[in-house]
Amino acid sequence: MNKVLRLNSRDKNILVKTPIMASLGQASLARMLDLAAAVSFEARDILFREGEHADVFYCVLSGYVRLYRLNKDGREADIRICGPGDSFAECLLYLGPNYRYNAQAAEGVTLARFDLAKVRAAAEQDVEISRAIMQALATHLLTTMDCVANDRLQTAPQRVAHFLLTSCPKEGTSASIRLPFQKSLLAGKLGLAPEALSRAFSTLRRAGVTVRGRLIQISDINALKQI
Amino acid sequence: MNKVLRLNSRDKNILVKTPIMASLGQASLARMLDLAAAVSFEARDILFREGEHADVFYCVLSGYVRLYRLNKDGREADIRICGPGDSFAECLLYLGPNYRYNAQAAEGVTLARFDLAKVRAAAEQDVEISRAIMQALATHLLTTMDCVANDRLQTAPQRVAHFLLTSCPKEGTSASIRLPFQKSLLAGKLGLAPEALSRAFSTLRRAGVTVRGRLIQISDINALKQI
DNA sequence: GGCGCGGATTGATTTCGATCAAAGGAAACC
DNA sequence: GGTTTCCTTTGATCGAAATCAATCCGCGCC
Repeated sequence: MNKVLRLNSRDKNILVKTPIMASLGQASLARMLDLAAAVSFEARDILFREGEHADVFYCVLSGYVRLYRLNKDGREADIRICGPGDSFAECLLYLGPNYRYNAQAAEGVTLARFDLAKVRAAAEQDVEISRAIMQALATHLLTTMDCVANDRLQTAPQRVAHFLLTSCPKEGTSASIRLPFQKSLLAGKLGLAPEALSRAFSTLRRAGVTVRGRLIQISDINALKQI
Repeated sequence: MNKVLRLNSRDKNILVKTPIMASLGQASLARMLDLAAAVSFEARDILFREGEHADVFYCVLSGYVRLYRLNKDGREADIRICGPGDSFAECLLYLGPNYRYNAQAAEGVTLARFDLAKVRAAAEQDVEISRAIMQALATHLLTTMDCVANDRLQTAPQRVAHFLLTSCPKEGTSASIRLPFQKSLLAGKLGLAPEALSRAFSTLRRAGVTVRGRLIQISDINALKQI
């Protein structure tokens, strides 16, 4: 970790728009902002490891964080990729004392850091905060259930198509997307090896998907939906 | 659905011990019990379908409920198997108006049914209820994240071994377990086809696992942990 | 604008689990 | 208790993705 600071006004602006904060009124928002500290990590830094005692949770301001597990051979599997606005480890507000997965900066990141105990106390007194946390938890739960279902039901090209469709504008027949992160990270997010992602992209070429670095052109959105 | 009734005293006793209720004090408990209705379903009955408007959530009193998704070919994948004490669809207390997956009775089940709007109102006024729901959500979230990690990291025999280890007493070197449900349901829960579960069991034979119907003998718990 | 590095792609092979098909066995029903 | 039905197991084959290895190329750096 690099430094711990009070949030600057740019960070505050980002934080205020995150799902966990956006629903808060004036007073609750101020209370939460008061508890937030800005921290930053370099690419590949480990934020915390599975089993460590958990004191804080985070909300991403910029960059991406990888949440992952290890099997006993040391192989890694991503559980979630958190980008700007995503919070993680907030579920520990109401559970056991230890982190349940590893967190690593996938690139340089800035985060808002919250003390679990202090937020717990704030939530006790402030129903709005409590409700915002619940909403975040409920959203994460559904997202994670989606993830299980997708892993179990969809092939690699289907997962990629689904990702592309959720990250391009709804209207129009064509679209172009700039991936917000490395393909290897996307592969992990989709539960694929990088090679499998690459092959999935080339399968999707016949459905009108063109890839050039991080730039992805979709010529026919409806065709993608048929995959 | 068969019938809707006030809970009888046996059902109440079960409900009171479920994770979502166990932490409640006298008053909160009474409030929740007052909102609960007993319902029962026959094996294979559909409780609700993905996309339907959601008015209620459930807590299992007896039997097992399958939460699952369909892909567009009609293939099914289980997301979660809910047994006695498990609640499901409570995440909709704080989210969109529709169910996000299908729910089916895997066998004859009895459930406590809760009106979402009424519980929402009760949670507004009662921090204890609100906290109990949060705990349930947080627990489900972690469980589901575990599920993603296991799917992505573990082979079929490893998943089965893991299941056996979590459902047998911690102490001792040997154990015997009676599966609480059909093997096909276990297969779905572990994200496997029934044939794959069967083969996983026969792989585990060399690790001292003997299967006879629903009865499973584990001769060496430590050997299982090495799988 | 060229150089070099790390991520990305492509190919070959292997492995794991799904699927299809058929036989064996357990449990429910009469 | 016997019969019937559905579940489970076993075998054979297929397919998808992981893995290993080598090349390619985009990107950051100088």
